[in-house]
Amino acid sequence: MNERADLSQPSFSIAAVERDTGLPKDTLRVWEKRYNFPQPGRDTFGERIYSIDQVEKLRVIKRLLDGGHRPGKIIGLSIDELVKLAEVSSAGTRMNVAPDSLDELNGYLELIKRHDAEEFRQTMSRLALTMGLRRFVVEVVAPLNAMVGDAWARGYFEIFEEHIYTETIQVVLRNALNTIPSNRKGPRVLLTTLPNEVHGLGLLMAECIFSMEGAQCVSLGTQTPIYDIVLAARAQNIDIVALSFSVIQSSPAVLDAVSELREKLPPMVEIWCGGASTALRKKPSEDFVLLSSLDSITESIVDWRLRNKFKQS
Amino acid sequence: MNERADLSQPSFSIAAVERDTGLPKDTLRVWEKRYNFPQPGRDTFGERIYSIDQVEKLRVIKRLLDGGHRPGKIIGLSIDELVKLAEVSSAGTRMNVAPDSLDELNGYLELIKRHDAEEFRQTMSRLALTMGLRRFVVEVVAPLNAMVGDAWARGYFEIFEEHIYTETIQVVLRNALNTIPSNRKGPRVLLTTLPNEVHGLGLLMAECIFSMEGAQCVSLGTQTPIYDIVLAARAQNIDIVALSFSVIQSSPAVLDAVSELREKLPPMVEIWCGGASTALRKKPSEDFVLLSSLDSITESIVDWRLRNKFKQS
DNA sequence: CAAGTCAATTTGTCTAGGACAAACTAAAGA
DNA sequence: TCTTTAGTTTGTCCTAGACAAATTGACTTG
Repeated sequence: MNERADLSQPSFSIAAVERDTGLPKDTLRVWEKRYNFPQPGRDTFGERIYSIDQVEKLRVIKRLLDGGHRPGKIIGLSIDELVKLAEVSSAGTRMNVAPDSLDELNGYLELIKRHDAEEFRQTMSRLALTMGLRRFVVEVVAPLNAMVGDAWARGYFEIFEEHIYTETIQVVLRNALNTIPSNRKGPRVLLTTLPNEVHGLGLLMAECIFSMEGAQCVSLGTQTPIYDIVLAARAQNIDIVALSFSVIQSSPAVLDAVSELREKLPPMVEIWCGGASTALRKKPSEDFVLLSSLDSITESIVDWRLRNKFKQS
Repeated sequence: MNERADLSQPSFSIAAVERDTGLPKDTLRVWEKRYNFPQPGRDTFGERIYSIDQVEKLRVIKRLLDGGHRPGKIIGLSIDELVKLAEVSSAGTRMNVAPDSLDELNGYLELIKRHDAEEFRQTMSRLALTMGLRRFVVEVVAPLNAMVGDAWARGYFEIFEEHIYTETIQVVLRNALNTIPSNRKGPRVLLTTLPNEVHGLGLLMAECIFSMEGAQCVSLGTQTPIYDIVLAARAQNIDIVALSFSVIQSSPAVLDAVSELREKLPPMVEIWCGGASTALRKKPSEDFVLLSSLDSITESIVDWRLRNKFKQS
């Protein structure tokens, strides 16, 4: 609890670093031995104290790790080299955005950077209305998410700016969702994330698309244990379980969890997985339907309707 | 990742138990030595495997711990005794609800238990409209929260049912918030929780009350690092930082964190703390204003207005 | 009788070093 | 070019011990 006891020389306990970076204590200790980084100082009781620089470097490293890099290869690099690497790695994510709209998107981020939260909110609301919710989600929110993640990893965005972004988008999307009339005919879709996944924005985006395709959405929010997903699917008479994965996850853990879920779920219930995670894309699997982009939700729903005509009561 | 490999005999790794109960691995290991509970089995590799019963008992214990009980005193009790204790301890929370409305509230919970999520949502929306948002929040949502927490600790609610509850209330409250016109005159309030606190419903309830009192709310969502609260307060020109605490927190950690925040924040910016946490109520502190109930938000705002007339631009 | 002080006890979290399976890489073979 | 195999990397678990911070309870004082 004693991190940043002093603004001029903030320092972090190992627990604080775990909280702020997502790297478990055990990992931090073993890195120290193996790679000689981070080398924290010690307080009077012999306990590790990490500097703000170390924490920031760890954050960038964590992000690169999530993107598929390996610790041994990158941990020795300087912070500048890491940041450069992060830019290169993330370039792929933005590829599907037309270069001219990139300027526009950057303009929106500038609103946050200028701390004009109210203006940002209004701009987003207006866009959602003028573009239509679908295009807004696919062409604005999705790329903005990636850009915000980058900006944060590069130290251009503070955490609180990311929070304001997330909160604002959430308000706009939920507001839009409210305007979509519910429908008693479409497939019943359960939306959630697995227990390690805390990011809920992807889920909300998916819910928007699903709802517009006439699905009946039941959202459980984030972090539902596998067993509870099974229970919920039964209780809510669900046709499709939709899971969202951010970059954060290690491949095998994700695939394991999904196949475990597949095992416990009745065969009639389909599992659809989407999100930025690279793990999903490694091997095609029989266990689930891969939603490679937000657009593919639409296609998959059309497909589902064809396969399940009899259900359209 | 391998918890519950089999539905008939689910078992949990130590990491899974940490995730599901909130008790750190270190604590689990040291309890095993000190109190002989839990005594997990071992797999082929000598690693601990916890049974579902152990996990459920741990969950109830965690809840009692949060309520102020001490591990040494309760860890030896049977699950039934623990549950009884939980009922007694939580009785206080519900005291401020008239006995006849208790039946009504229980009726709402039954809707969830019957898995009639849609009906529950509509009932809540209707209540919010007919009672008015303020009374709805204070007289329905607040006690329901406590009851859901209890029901879960006692094993009457599954996790997914709690998720559905939380998600539904969130939708209703956010929807209601949208209808409140924003106001350029009231105090600027920053709402968030400290990094260990994941519960966001309390925050949303507070935001409803604040907004209805004409405050200008900026929500950062949950888990904002102290330093970022300071940055955000400066960037957003904030008058009041409002923090929400659920039961989960240990006393000194909370008070420490708040006084740290007090130190770093400009003196003009006030800190208001609310929530179920017992820690806040221990000692009166100069560092923050205690919001002992949702109602006291209103009083505190009136008070603030008197003290800051010049600001009412 | 309330309030403060001090010692004893309880409790969580840190330390150290070691182990090992699972994940990944790269070289050899089909 | 694809699969198999051996080698390396990496995260997470293990034991055992230490100790500060938090709490309790007995004692003293106003």
